[in-house]
Amino acid sequence: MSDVKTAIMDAAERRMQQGGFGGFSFREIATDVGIKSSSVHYHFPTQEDLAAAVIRRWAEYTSELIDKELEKDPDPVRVWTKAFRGTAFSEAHMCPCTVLGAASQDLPEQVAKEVKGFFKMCQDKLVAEGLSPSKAAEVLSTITGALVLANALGDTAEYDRATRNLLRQNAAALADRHGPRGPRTKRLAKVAARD
Amino acid sequence: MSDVKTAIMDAAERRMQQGGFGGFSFREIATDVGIKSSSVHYHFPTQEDLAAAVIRRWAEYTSELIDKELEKDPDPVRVWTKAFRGTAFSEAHMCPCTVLGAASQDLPEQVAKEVKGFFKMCQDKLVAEGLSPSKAAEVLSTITGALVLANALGDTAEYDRATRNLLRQNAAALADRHGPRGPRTKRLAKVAARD
DNA sequence: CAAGGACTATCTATCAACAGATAGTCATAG
DNA sequence: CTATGACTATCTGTTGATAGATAGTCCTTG
Repeated sequence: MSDVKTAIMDAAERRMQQGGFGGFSFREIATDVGIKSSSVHYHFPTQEDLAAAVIRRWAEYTSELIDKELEKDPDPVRVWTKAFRGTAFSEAHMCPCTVLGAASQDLPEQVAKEVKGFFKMCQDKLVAEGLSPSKAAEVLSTITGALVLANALGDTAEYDRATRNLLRQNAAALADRHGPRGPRTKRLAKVAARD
Repeated sequence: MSDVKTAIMDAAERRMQQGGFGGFSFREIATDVGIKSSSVHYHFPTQEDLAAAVIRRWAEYTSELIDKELEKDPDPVRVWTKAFRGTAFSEAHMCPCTVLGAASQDLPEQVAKEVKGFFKMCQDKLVAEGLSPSKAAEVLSTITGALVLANALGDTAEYDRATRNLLRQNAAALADRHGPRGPRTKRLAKVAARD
């Protein structure tokens, strides 16, 4: 991939994180990159193509990051919570898939499909990592909603507040599974594991 | 409030639920209502005014709905989960504050302020109803994220999947508080109440 | 009671800015 | 020589916003 093409996607990603699909124009992207708007059209014929490419790249990057982190820490809940935390504390504060997912009904077909693919990927991975479908949906909803909340309130600390319980419950469940210490914690583990 | 003004806000709300702040134009609203775009400007001078008014109305309506439902069911987690569920299963599927909150950084000042006010109101109410700040943030994040997830996946059932655990844990905690049956459930109640 | 003025709500017409997209041109590198 | 990647120029459509005209309503005042 050429440098310019990458730069275009970087600029589009940044603007999509802030304003969604309608939050960027070819002219703005062109200015960001330092080229003309028609040159953006050369690399990505339509806005739909560009947005879809950005979302797909984000999904791929996320998937790879999670795999990498799972090698260091085997607990999926901790890994996913930390990964989304990285987004919350990044300069742009938001996951573009979340911004677009919230306005999903107004998206061109290809873009909506990619966004759907992102969340499907997240959920499938969580299930493959041992969570029940409903626990996976719960974890994904909580970290996604925490991003929205922190963004709307303009307070990154809200992300940590919202995910504190998730991590604590999970820690309790893990402590039990890996080092049973009686019925008190066993009960908790059962709740968390069942789904 | 005049019928026309209400009709304008209704139309704007519907479109904002689908496409956010950039997802509607004065001309579209005018067509929806059956008037001219300049007449929309008469009632709401700028797009910012209109969007802010819609969000404020949504926040007030939500607050009133919650109060009403709490009279029938004293459990805040159940009430809030059910209220947002109503949105997920409504025709538009989304809460406009969530759509705008996700793209909060691209919003005019007044609109961003109203969106922030909505989430602040939700959190304050949950705390006033007995939840700890972090439990409130967790519940709000989960139901907000569940809306986004269900919307992006185009599957309302995802909302129920994502909130199943929330309700079950809560039920266990409540059963314990209101009818103690030994140390096994007491432990859970403590976890849920603490935060 | 009637005349005058102010207010409300809608209209027509128009503006400048900006959008996405296309056609055709030009330079350069393999 | 040709394929690539960027350019210039331009089209068509839409946008938010404003100005000014018009008609209806309502209150006040003589």
